[in-house]
Amino acid sequence: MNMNNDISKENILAIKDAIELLGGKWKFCILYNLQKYHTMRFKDLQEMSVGITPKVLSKQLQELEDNLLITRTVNATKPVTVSYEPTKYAEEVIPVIDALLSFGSKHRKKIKEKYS
Amino acid sequence: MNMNNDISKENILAIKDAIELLGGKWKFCILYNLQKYHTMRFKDLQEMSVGITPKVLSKQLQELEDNLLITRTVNATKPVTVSYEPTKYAEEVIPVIDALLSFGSKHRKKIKEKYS
DNA sequence: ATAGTCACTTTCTTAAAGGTAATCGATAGT
DNA sequence: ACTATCGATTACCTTTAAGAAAGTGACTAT
Repeated sequence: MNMNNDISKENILAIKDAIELLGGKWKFCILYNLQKYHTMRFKDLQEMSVGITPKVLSKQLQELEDNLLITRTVNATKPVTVSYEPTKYAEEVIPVIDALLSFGSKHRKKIKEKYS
Repeated sequence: MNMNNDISKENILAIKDAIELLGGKWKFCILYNLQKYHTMRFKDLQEMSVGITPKVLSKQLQELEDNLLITRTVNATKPVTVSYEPTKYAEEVIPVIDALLSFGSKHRKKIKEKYS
């Protein structure tokens, strides 16, 4: 069983990179919501991501911004609000979200069958 | 910003389930290799997944088996070997792997640009 | 008898992710 | 003055994932 070809190694690295960036408990949910509603304030995201705390949400958003997937905009509203939206580049993750969503739905059914 | 529709909530749960099952440092690599070579022994997988320890590999494989994504077969060889292969059902994760691989490759380039 | 292979398992330790709760600073309303 | 909102930040703590190192048991080869 040889893996002495660079393509395979590169592929593994690409998968690892992607999952390092997008993995974890919240990133996909945040991106899913941002793709769905396009613009969301901090508060909105907090309410949508049931169970997330401001500290964790803040960290996730910073990481997504660092990776060029979302933009952060401070609005001149009465109490200052901050808007987040997906970048053009974030469109590249839509296929991943879709595939994950599709598999996740099928898997929920599959596991239900297993225990019935 | 309302999320008072069940479809959205279901979708979020589906994504969460999928990432809970497939997330982590190794599962996608293991599945990628199994899809590529179809049958692999424990030793092969350990060599392919550079850096993994037997304990961790063993745990990942058990979880994948519990989730009906791979099968485990003990072979009657001189020193006993064990073969793992993806189930028919595991074909459902191929689109996720492909999407992740595609995004990961693009992202590696993107981040290279950012720091150059 | 000794050493090696394979597929694990066990124990211990560390690092990272995530959660709780309180607080901050700016602003506005009562 | 007091309270509330928004978007955080801080300190602290718990949980989980992962890694290191060694050992086990069945077997084979020398």
